[in-house]
Amino acid sequence: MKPTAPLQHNYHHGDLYQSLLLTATEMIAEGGTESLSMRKLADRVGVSRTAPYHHFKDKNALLCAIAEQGFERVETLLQEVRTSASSAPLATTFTQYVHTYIALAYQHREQYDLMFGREIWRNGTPTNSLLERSRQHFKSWLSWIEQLCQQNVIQTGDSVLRTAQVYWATLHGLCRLLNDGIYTEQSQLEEMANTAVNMMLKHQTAV
Amino acid sequence: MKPTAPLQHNYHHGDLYQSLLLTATEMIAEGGTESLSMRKLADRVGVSRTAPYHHFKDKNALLCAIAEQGFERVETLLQEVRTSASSAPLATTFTQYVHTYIALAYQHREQYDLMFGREIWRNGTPTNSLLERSRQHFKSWLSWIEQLCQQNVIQTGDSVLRTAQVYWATLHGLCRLLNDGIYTEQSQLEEMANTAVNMMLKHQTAV
DNA sequence: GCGATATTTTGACACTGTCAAGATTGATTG
DNA sequence: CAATCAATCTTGACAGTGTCAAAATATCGC
Repeated sequence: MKPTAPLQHNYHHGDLYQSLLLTATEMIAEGGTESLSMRKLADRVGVSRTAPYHHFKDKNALLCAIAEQGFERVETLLQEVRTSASSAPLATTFTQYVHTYIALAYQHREQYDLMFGREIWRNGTPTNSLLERSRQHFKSWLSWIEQLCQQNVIQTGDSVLRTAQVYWATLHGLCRLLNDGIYTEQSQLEEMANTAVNMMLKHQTAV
Repeated sequence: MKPTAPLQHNYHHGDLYQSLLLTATEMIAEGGTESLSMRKLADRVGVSRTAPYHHFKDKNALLCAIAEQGFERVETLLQEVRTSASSAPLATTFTQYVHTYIALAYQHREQYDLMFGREIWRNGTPTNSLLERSRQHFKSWLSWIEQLCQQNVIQTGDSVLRTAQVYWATLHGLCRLLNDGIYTEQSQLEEMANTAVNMMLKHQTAV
């Protein structure tokens, strides 16, 4: 049986799982994935080196759990934007989402890197749980793009799937450039986001 | 004085610098940056652990050198495409470049990751030489986009700079998704590239 | 209280990047 | 040609990493 009462302190440390997840996220936010070592993490939480291995099979598994929380956040954002601003024109809502998405990716850049970086997806192996959640999020995105196409906010001769992929690639590309410190200027961010939106919502410029 | 005759074998090994660069590139192509360790590299070349440190200050310096060669390749590609196909319509040339760029990024994916990855630009520090070459390449790209805008192949209400940045971000985003194994299907590649081009060359679809 | 089970610890191993000091080699100069 | 000097390479060492095996400890069901 899994731990059924995670609130009260159980066993020695008292919900070590959550502690690990939390401080690991902190450490990543501070200095990136590379500055997170299992040993330092254990140290900081106050347990011995190998204690974490009873809650996470791997360092990989730990990273996947953190990435997963990132996907949860983005998914929440998408749902909120989509539902809350139901009165505003769809194009405006879309624009707002793009800006928020990029801002969020920048705000939690290290976690963002983890979500889409090679550390998990190429070197490591994504957890089933992570796989599922990321796929689910892309489905949400796809469904939104589909709606925007149907309502002619997006006009494209290509399939909805390809459009969704390329649009998200654009968004992701911008975030990467920013996060990887290639376009270091954060001041240019807003303008770049707008340019991207203009490129996507063609008919907006054609009116 | 710097070594003046790099062709003939000098000192013990005989052009260890080139040997290191070459086999390091090989090793990266095989298993990524992570599979390249200074010690294994030295082993494979046939020298002792610390021998490479007389030719590259750091592991970082070595990686920068490899990344730099990648930029050389991409720069060459751009120049070639731009000059060789001077008779064809500009839009066609651009489309061709996009496809070739993505194919190249996929073919040398590990090196591509190095060129734009956090390993150098965030964790490490780019060599001055690398900095210069990468900037120079972006200037080439910018100049091309400028030309395409002037000749109305690209129609945008935004500044040329922003357009160049966002367009390249799109390209880069696609490459990342591919290389990071997020859109694993390589078969979708051609279609996605076309969709991206359609998005960029708006007036093509408006005819 | 007892035994089973979950949790944590200690010890160990193979690996990593890289610094310091010494050994070797090649080129240069007298 | 011999001696000097600098470039090049090697060996030894250190702190750090992820993680496995075995031993120690705590908690829970009975």
